[in-house]
This record gives sequence, structure tokens and C-alpha cells, in this order.
Amino acid sequence: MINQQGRKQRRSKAHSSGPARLKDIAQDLGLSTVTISKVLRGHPDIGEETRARVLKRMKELNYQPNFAARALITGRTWTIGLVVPDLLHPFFALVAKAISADIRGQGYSLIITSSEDDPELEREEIGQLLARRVDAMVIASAQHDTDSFRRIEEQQIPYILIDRRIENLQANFIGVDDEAVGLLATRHLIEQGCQRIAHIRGAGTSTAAGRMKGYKRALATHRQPQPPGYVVPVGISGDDRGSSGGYAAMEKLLSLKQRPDGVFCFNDPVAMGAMHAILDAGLRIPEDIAVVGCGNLIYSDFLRVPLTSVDQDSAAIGKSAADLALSLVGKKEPPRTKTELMSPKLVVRASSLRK
Amino acid sequence: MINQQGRKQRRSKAHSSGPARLKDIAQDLGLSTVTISKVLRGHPDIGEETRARVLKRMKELNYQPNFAARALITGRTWTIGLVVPDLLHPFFALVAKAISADIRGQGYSLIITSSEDDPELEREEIGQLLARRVDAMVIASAQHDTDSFRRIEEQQIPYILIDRRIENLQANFIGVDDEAVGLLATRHLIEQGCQRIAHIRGAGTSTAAGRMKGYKRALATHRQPQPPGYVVPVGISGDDRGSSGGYAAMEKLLSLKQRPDGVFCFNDPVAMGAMHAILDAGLRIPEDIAVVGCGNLIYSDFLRVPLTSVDQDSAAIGKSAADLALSLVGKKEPPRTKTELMSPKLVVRASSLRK
DNA sequence: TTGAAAGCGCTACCAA
DNA sequence: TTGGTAGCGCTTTCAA
Repeated sequence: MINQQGRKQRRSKAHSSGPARLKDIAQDLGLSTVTISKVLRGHPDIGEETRARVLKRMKELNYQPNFAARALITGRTWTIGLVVPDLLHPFFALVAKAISADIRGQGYSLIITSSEDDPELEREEIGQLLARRVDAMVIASAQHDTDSFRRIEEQQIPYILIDRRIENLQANFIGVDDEAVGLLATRHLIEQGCQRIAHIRGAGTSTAAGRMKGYKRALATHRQPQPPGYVVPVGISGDDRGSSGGYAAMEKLLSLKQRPDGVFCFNDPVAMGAMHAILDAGLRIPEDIAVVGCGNLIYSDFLRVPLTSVDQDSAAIGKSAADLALSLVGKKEPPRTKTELMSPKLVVRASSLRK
Repeated sequence: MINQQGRKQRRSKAHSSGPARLKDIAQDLGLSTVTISKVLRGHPDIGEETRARVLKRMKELNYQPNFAARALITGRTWTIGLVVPDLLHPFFALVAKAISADIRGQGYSLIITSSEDDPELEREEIGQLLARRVDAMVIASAQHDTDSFRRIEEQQIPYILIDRRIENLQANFIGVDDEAVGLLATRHLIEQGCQRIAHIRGAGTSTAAGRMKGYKRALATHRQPQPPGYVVPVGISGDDRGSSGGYAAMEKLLSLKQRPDGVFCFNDPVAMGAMHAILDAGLRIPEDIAVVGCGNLIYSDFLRVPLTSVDQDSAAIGKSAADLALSLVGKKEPPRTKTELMSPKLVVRASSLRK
């Protein structure tokens, strides 16, 4: 009531405070807001001349539709939420980059949150994204139970798990075939003539379990020994995301009566730490101990010994997840859940090349 | 009109379609929406008993306020926009992580966009964030001109440049003192006994210019020679973000009649490439050529030769930017712009240790 | 081809 | 302490 006059005629000609609104354009041109709205959305029922006038004025005023107002009516925010355990880890950074690139052209923006691998924090972040009514979510989860996901389902928001699966949860999943990762890496070590192959495994994720399964299967298939103590879990570490844990785990392996002559490491940071420990012990890579990692980080070529690693095509995972997410937006009844497993690829470098 | 009945009484008891609204709770409890809204925001003018009842029902329904509706009225979206050239670069990933962690507790979410170092793309992304009415923006810009920023200013949205400055633009800036970076690195090489120090410089950014200035000043101060051809620009590269450019630049330096015995590299990826080239040429680091990088990436310890690097405290930059951004949100007249320069710190490793 | 009216879910303002 | 009313900027529906 108070500011009716002041607001409604706010921008009859010039720029005053705040961004331009449909109403401003309508008033300037003597049209209704509906007409402007139709032009904005490319509605066909508009005369050519009118459309041109409106577009011209929009450009002059640098008009940007208000997403909040639009979202309120349409129920779509044109926003995708991404939850990752750690943005600093190149795998997740690459996934984020790929998703961002994929959805950008479709008018979507990406809200990224980092859970720091803390289940409680992740729940809160998911709640926050829910409150913001993102159109879909992509999650690399640090959770072990399913209730966060039940909440998402209640709100009927499509979501896609990446990299890590959740037990007892039937959900869209895109990741790498982790058992194949373990198989590929271990078989390679066998082919390089390793006789006693150890594994430094990750902690608590489906990823870690899958890779270990592949490792064991490869050993069994090739009738290789599986001495006790040859599978060492890497502790949860701080900022280096595995390197120091890899170092410690490798020290344990080196202290065994029969030390291994090959190690398959859960991921590249762990492998770096392990290599460090091996070199510090005065041993040679790969002559004394061959090392294989996973992730194929970008700097693998520049390490003290270039690291053989299993590539998991992170960019493809991101792109697939984004495509699936977009295809699910606004669907009434969600189609049956989809699982997509990328095939891993071995990239051989000096750390495992014995022949 | 059509669904008045259907909607208004939608969730009188149970869960039907869509998330709960204030109105649902009000109806269930025989109160007005205003009362519920006040409880939601912790308004004091509410009876204890009423408050308790409302909170209980909210919990039961898993109520989440609709951000879009709130934003429409308050004019605040509780969203910060971040624009970086490349999320994969650890510096920007770390900045993003720090900002995210800082604003999380205050109820803010972070929309992150990657400009791929493409000025045109960056303009579009900034436009997108403007349309979304983010409350503030943090930008590591790939632009050279100022009009994107004029547009932000027109919309009265506070923004903070990080890492890279823009010429002729008076704006909030948080970054590292790049001249000090160049000074620190170069002086260190001099102290290590290097006689002919080269510089592989970055392209086009204020950062690159500042570091080179520091390099030149250190040489001048210590009366060191500055032979022609000793400053080589690194080409813009693809996915390795500088490594291949560093390799090529170093090859050029190695082909000079008098090759350098020390190199200060624009950043760590470039330094990795340069070290690669040096080793490939059969030379030793640091005995034949000492190398210093910048950024102090996390894996510097694991390289073929551990890399001496200038640390720029990326996390502090992120945190400062976030704090400043939040402090600026909703301010009528923006206070005068603020510049904050972090002091760089040299982290010495084997690549430069000659004594 | 254009526009009037209603309303998305919430908050601001003021009266009761 | 509580609530009625208006309205944020836009889209939807339907009538003109």
C-alpha cells in the first residue's frame, strides 16, 4: 500500500534501484506482463512487431528473469546438487567439472557441497539441498545407512549415486566396475612375474570392497598364495587423502617375514605413500616391489617412479551422471533404477614394468 | 480455482504429494500461517506451548521451508556464486573447499562454475549467476576487460576477485602478493649459488606479471645477469594445465648457448614439466639446474625430485573471500573496496637444495 | 494475438 | 501473543 506508487512505476524510463522486472517492461511498452512473459519463453502466440519491441527493451534493460519467482510456480529450480566427500580429490574434482560442463548448456547450475567424508555432515548437506528444491542430486556418499536417501525419495527428487554404492539401497548408480579394477591390477602384477602380491585396501566403501574382491579373485584364479597379513587396510587420513596411510600400511608389509614383491594399492595417493615407504627402505621399484595404483591421476607421470594405475574415466562418470539426472527431472513416476559400470583400463608405467 | 479444494486441504493429516508447506501445518494445528512462519524463524512473540506444538508438527512432516518463496520476498537467496578457471587445479579446488566450509554453517550454499579459462564462457556464467540473484560472487577471472564486472555492480551484487586482478578495475581483491612470490623464489635460487636464473612465466594474468616483476627485481637487487631469452612464456595448454607447456619452455632454455643453472617456474605444474625436460636431457636437479615452483601442491613431496615451491595459502584465501563476501551481503552502500594480500612462504625441498 | 485474474509459498506490516 | 491482508515476480488458465 505504502509504496504502491513508488514501486509500480519505478522504472518507467530509467534505471533506479534493483533489477528490471517483467512489469517494468510491460509498463514501458504499454503491454501486459503476460505478453512479456510469453515473449520471454518464446511462446508462438505473439505478433512479430510486439515481440521485437519487447526483446529490444529487454536488452536495453539487461533484463534477467527472476529464478526464484519462476521456481515458485513451475516447481523447478534449474539446479542440480552435487555431494562429494572431498573436492580436493582429483577424481571428484573431475567429476564435478564434467557434470558442470554437461548441464551448463541446458540452463542448469550446480550447487556443490563437500561432506568431508563425514556421514553426519552429509546428511545435513542433503537436507540443505532438499530445502533448496534442487531438481536432481548426484551423490558420492560417505553414508552407511539409507535414511538420507529415503528422505530424498519421499520428496520425489531423482538422485544418482556415483562411485560408491550403499548396501540395501536400490538406486541409480554410476561408477566403475571395481572388481574389474582389482582383477586388472592384480593380473597385471602376476603377468609381470610377481610371486607374492599384497593389497593395501581402502576403508568402508563399496569401492574398497569391490577392488579387494577383484584382487582375491585374480590370485585365486592364478593359484597365487594369499599369505596372512597381505591385505592391509589404510587408515583414514587427513589432508593428504591417503598418502600417509599408504606409507604406514607399506611399512607394515615391509616388516613381514616374507615381504611382498608386488602391491596393488586402493588408489593413487595411497600408492604414492607406499612407494615413498619402499624407497625409504632402500628398495627398488619395480625390481624389488612392483606397485599399481588406481585413479590414474594427472601427475602420475611426474612421480619419483611413474606410477602404473587403473584409469576409471572419471569424466565419463560425471557426464553419464549428469545426463541421467537431467533425463529424470520432472518425471512423474521414476523409471526403474539404472546401473552403469565403466570398464577400467590399465595404464602401465615404470612402477610395475619388470619385463 | 479448479484445484482449490484439492490443494488447500491437501495434507490435512497424512502425506500426499509434494513437500509440506506452512499452510499444511497451520491447518493441522488450527493456527495461521503467520504464526508458523514466526516459529520457523525463531520470532520471540510466540507462546511456549504453541511453539512446541508447531515444532513437533514440523518435525513429523519433515518440513523444509521453500527457499524460492523466501527469496522472492526477502530478496536474499542464501547463495554464493563462485567462478573459477578450472576446478581441477588444486589451488581452485582448495579455495572452493575453504569457501564451502566457511559459508556452510551460516546457511549459505555455493554454486560453483568453471570458466575453463575462457573469457566468453565466464561472461555467460556470470550472467547466469546474476539471473539467479546470488547474494555475492567470488571470481577468479579469466577476463581482461571490465564490463562483466560493471554489470555485477549495476545489479548491486557484492563481488570479490581472487588470485587474479583486473586492470582498471577498482574491486575487492584477495590473493597472494605475487611480486613477493617472485622475489622469494628468485632470492632463494641466488642464495643457493645459482648464477644464471631463468623464469618460465605464465600467460596473461596479473599473477604472471607480478611473479615476473618479483623475479626481475630480485635479479636487479643482487646484480645478477638477465640474459636475453631467459624469460620464456609458457603456452596455454590443455588438460595437464601447464606441464607440457613447462616441458616445451624448458627445452627452449636448454637449447640456449649458455643454459641456466636455476629456474623459477610460474607454478607447480609448469615446474613438473620443466623438471621432466631437465631429467630427459640427462641433467641433474638441483646440481645442474635448480628448480622452484609455486603453489605448493600436495604431491610435491612425491615427485621424482621433491619440488621446492612457494606456498600461497589457498585455504586462507578462500576463507577470507568467504568472510568478506558474507560481510558484504545486503549492505546498502558498499564500503570502499578492500585488498588483502597473503604473504607467500617458501617451502624448500630437494629440487633447489644445493648446499 | 492479447490480457485479466488467480496463485505459487512465504514474509512484512499492522491491527486486534 | 496472534492473525488478516497484501504482495514478492512470475506463470497458468481462460476469456476477450
